[in-house]
Amino acid sequence: MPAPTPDAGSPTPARRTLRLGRSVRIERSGDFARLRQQGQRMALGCLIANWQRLPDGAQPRLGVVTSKKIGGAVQRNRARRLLRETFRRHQYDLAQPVDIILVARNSIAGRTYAEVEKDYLTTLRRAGLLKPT
RNA sequence: UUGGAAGGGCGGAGAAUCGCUCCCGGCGCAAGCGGGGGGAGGAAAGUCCGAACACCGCAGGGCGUGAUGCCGCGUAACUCCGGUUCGGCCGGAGAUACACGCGGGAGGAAAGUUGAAAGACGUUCCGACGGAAAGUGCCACAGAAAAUAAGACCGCCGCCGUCUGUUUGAGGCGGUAAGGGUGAAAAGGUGGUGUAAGAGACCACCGCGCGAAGCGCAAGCAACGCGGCACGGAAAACCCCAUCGGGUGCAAGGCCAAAUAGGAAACCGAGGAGUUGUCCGCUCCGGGUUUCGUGAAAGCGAAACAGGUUUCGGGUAUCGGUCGCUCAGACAAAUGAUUCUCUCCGUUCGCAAGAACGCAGACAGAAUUCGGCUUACAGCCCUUCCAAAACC
RNA sequence: UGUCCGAUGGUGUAAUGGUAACACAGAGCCCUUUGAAGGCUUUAUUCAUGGUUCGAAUCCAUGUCGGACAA
Repeated sequence: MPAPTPDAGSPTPARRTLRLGRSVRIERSGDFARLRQQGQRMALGCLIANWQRLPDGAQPRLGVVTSKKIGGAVQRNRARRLLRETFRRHQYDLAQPVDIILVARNSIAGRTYAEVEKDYLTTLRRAGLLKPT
């Protein structure tokens, strides 16, 4: 498997599942507005990230924005699923719990999972949100 | 076999790991955990039509406005009835299509055949197709004239009459729509008789109009008879006639258990509000002040006469019967990610077997439901027809 | 998801069914010592395809693209 497994190399005491349930989603319009206006922002490659750090022990949450500029419903669904998948795979690699919003850009059309994952990890590393390995 | 046209169909399969969403059991105070099952399309799209369904203090009338307009047949969700093993089950019936599909008939176009021509005939394609003898308006430019059977520019003909040797010619008065020219269109066509020249003035054929035996369920076709010809085009101009339509669309002037509450009381006051184009009519009781009180989310609407599947039968194929199964459903919105195997297709290499490469590679993602139309689409399959080549 | 609008040169707008007009901009030429201003010329398959009509930017149908509103 070319994509590094989150558990690989870092033995965790308890086996943590890679679930991504409904409680992990940011659903309120107010949360979106707060993160977009007050959160930190970084654009790289095919995505834009807005985030706010949360206190330790909190549940990290994810919101995804795919505008009509990306394309039709097929392209937007694909972009949202890829971004959610990258967050799900790496949700335990975060150094600190955050509320994060990932905005897809036009260049995400046609990208594979590996390319999107690379952009996501680079963004997190530059933002200092990734655990040191 | 190859190519083309028309019509119809399909739109990869299997598996592993990690996930998402819905339903049903189990455990748990709860968060949740674990088990079983379901989970995008032929167009889900565009929103171009129609319908269901729901609501709007009722839908009744007038005016306005919109849609539709040849004939026949067929068809959905839906509604109703009966039975019931109560299952969203079985059987039957009805309706709406001025959505649409199929077939036919007027009409039009193209090339062809025939004919001296007008026209006729069959083929192919199109075919939004009531009324232009109810009314109003329009038909640019060109042309003499563009719609009261009008119109005399060039012509043709007759008469008068001037000049002159005579005719021609100039001029005047009349007749004439055969010819020229303009135009999309010039007021029946062709041929003849006739005439000063002409003219349906008369005749033959054709066309046209009216009637009509007969044929056809019907639209309609039409032998035959009558009429000398009347009715230019356009209603996808206004309009007239007939039929239909109340409005709003699940993001609804929709519903919503329990708790809270929607409200209750008093006074003032004589009209107010609604009916969503407007008026009449109709319906409701409202409005202001004071006092107590006066949140939002979630949920319902909303998922099944469909569909897929096992097996049987015939068929080239689409298909038909039968058995058992219940089978997408959210609301910042599930149906995904990665990997392996097989198969289809394409390219390259190879005599071939086969190998390598190409992300199973096109258009595209359900949002109340149903039917239709239109648009997009890699590749493949089936039927029919046409053309070419080879073989018998 | 539903409802509703619009499309004319590069831009902004006009146009009874009858030669697509105006302004600005662009290019070229004239004028001028040069420039500005001015003058002349040029720049359009009226979103596409069909249909009605003698004739379509206009009327009708379908599609394409763009936009607005409703939580």
